[in-house]
Amino acid sequence: MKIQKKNYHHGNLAEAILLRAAEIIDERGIEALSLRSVARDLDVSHSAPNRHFKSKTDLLSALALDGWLKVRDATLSAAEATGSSNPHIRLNAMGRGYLRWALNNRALFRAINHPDVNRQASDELSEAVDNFSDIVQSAIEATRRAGRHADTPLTVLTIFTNAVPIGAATVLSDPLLARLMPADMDQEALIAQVVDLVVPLSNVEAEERPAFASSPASL
Amino acid sequence: MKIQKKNYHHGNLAEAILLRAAEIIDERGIEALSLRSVARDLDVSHSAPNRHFKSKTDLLSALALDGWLKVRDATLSAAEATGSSNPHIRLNAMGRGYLRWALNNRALFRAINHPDVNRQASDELSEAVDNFSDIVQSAIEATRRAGRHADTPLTVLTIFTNAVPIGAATVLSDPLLARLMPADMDQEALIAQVVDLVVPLSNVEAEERPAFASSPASL
DNA sequence: AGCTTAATGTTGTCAGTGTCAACACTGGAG
DNA sequence: CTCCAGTGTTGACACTGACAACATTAAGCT
Repeated sequence: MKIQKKNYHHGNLAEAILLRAAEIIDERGIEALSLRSVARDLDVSHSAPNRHFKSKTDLLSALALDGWLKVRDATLSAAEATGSSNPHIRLNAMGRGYLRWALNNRALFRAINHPDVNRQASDELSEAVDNFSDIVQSAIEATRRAGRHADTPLTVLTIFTNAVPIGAATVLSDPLLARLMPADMDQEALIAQVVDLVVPLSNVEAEERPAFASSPASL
Repeated sequence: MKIQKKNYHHGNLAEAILLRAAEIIDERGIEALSLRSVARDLDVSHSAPNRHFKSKTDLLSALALDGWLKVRDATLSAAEATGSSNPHIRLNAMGRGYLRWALNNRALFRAINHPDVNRQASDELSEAVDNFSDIVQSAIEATRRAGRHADTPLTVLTIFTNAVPIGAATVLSDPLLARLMPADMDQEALIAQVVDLVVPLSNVEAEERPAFASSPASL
């Protein structure tokens, strides 16, 4: 119970701003986010946030950077969690990991897909995207070498493979776009089956397959 | 040549606002769009737009409605242009039509995918989405009856099929997300091959297949 | 200890924006 | 011709992003 009100220094304002911003985006959308309202929520003067984020775009960029780092971790650890070296199993798990992460972290997913942020991306942000891209790209190439759509140009396969989780997360997290599909199913089962259409596991030896269904949703 | 400046009545302001708004979104993004700047561009008082769009969200909703109607037309006419009744050929053409439309009408594509607009969608907007959805949905079901992923639940197949064009358009139209993929190819070839992965035509009799490559980009 | 300095928070201000209300002009229906 | 609904204007208000000048704190240096 924090009784004293006047800590002149907040202590961890930048972090608090990012957290509160993500909450607001979740609850009321990016348009409803204002630096001043965040400042009010945190009992801090109206321009305190400027010390940490020199503009509103800068705050959104920071959220996006955070998002890219976290989605990379979620994707990578999903691959590791399979304990397999089979490219199909690993890429399939990465797809599920991405989708699960996006649906459980909608504000950050919005941030990393916000066109107005991406339009003027900083070098730091671009590097984070490249980093994530490299990981996914090599996983895609590995499945291709192992025979997945081996006759399809790599560029095409890359777009296709990236498009499904991004598009599915977009549709599933948007109340209006949700009208594009029939009544819902269990989210985890949905994720699994959609990803299976992109990275089929039907060719993988049965005993090699991990028991995905029983794995808990990670963050 | 319009010399006299003072038409008190603009004549077609609502239309002009929509057009200019789309231009601004294309050039500088949705965040850079302001009712007042549009008014200035059209040599009209700062609150003239309010007569036609009672809020900024209302303007974006109108753009979105326009977008949904146009993407429906683009998709439908792409299907018709095949002159075929083969479900795979038709759905494949619809996917290409959607993707082509999205890449050629980026402002409207942004509008129909803008989460903050979709969050508070009007009934009119919802109806337009339902209308589009019905068309796509029945096309998807037709391919399923014809054997495409017949063992996959319809919900899963629907999400998958919608996700690819939406995700691909998102990635291809965003300069930062473009880092997710290798150097570019010809856009039309890219569209065709990506869609082919979702709705394969390999099973379709050769003489049935339309000569997609020679069809001009519509709109 | 005391001093210095960078980091962080505050206050005040400015231009730009969305939105509303009150008013003005216009063209068309009756 | 008259009236009036539609459309555009003017003025105002609250809110926002952004900046500059100032205040407070923490942390290091001697």
